[in-house]
This record gives sequence, C-alpha cells and structure tokens, in this order.
Amino acid sequence: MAGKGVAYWLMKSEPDVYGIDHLRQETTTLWDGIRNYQARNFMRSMAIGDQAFFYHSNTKPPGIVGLMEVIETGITDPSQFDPSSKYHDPDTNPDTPRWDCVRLRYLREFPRMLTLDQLKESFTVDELAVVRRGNRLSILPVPDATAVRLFSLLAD
DNA sequence: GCCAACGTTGGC
DNA sequence: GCCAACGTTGGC
Repeated sequence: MAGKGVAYWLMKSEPDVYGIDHLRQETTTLWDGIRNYQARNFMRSMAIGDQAFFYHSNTKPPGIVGLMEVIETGITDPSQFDPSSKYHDPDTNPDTPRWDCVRLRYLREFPRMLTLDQLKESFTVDELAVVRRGNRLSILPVPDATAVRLFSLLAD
C-alpha cells in the first residue's frame, strides 16, 4: 500500500433494517452483526480515514446511495455476547472474541442512487464484485480506479 | 480430507 | 417464491 491514499470499500445493508437515513440521523454507527469471516477480515484490514460506499441491498432497486468514513477500527462486536441479540454467538469467548467491527461516520448521501443495473453497465466483476450475480458478501473492497469511476458516475 | 446436506444472502 | 453462489457443518 503506497503512501497515504485511503482505501475504498462497499458495505451493504438492507434499508429497512439500517439505511442511509438511519446513519444520517445517528451520524455514526457501529457496523456490528457481521458473521462472515471474509467480511470480518475485510473490516480488519480497514484503516481510519478509509471511505465506504453505502449500498442498499434487498430493495428495489438496489444500489449505492451514500458515502461513509471509517473512524474507529478493531472494536469487539458486543452483540456476539448478547443472548438476546440475533447476532449472539454461543461459541465465541470473551478472552478471544471471534467477531469485531468498525465504527463509521456519515459523510453524505448522493443526489441519486447508482443502481445495480447501472453498475453492471459500467463494471466487470473484477472491478466491482457486487455486480456478480449471487454475491453474498456484505463487505467488499473497491479498487482505487473503480472508486474514481464511481465518484464520476455519482457526480453526473 | 472429501463431499453431501444445509443455511444465508440477495437479485430476479 | 425461486434459485444462484457460496460458506459451514458433520459424517465418514
């Protein structure tokens, strides 16, 4: 990783559960409840100052709606120890927590959603994995060159 | 270590 | 409601 460039990510959430409107109201949020090792590992490789595209999934149409900034990393996900949480993990252990997460800050909402259909017209699966059919990973890296093109499309 | 069964995500 | 894409689990 060269110099001080920030990395870019794409993070999915269902707007009915937690959408850009919720984040704008709260200003910051803990991105907890991630129970997929690959997604967790992507969060572990995030750095403060990285930016994440907020993607609304499982909605019509799905697409990128806003931008967030990573403001804290390496946070133990408290929901894994909460028996009343749907994210409770009975197999994790307070001495060696299995799940952690990051805190994100609202930056902005884009004037228009960049829909999945539009993304498919502009990107290959190598450039932006979310365009692959059946992709279930809720956190994905976005290559720098792809981020540049995303910002350009979102500014139009 | 293989692999079938199962579960989840999420678009269609 | 269906199903594609995978990750996870467990029997062997």
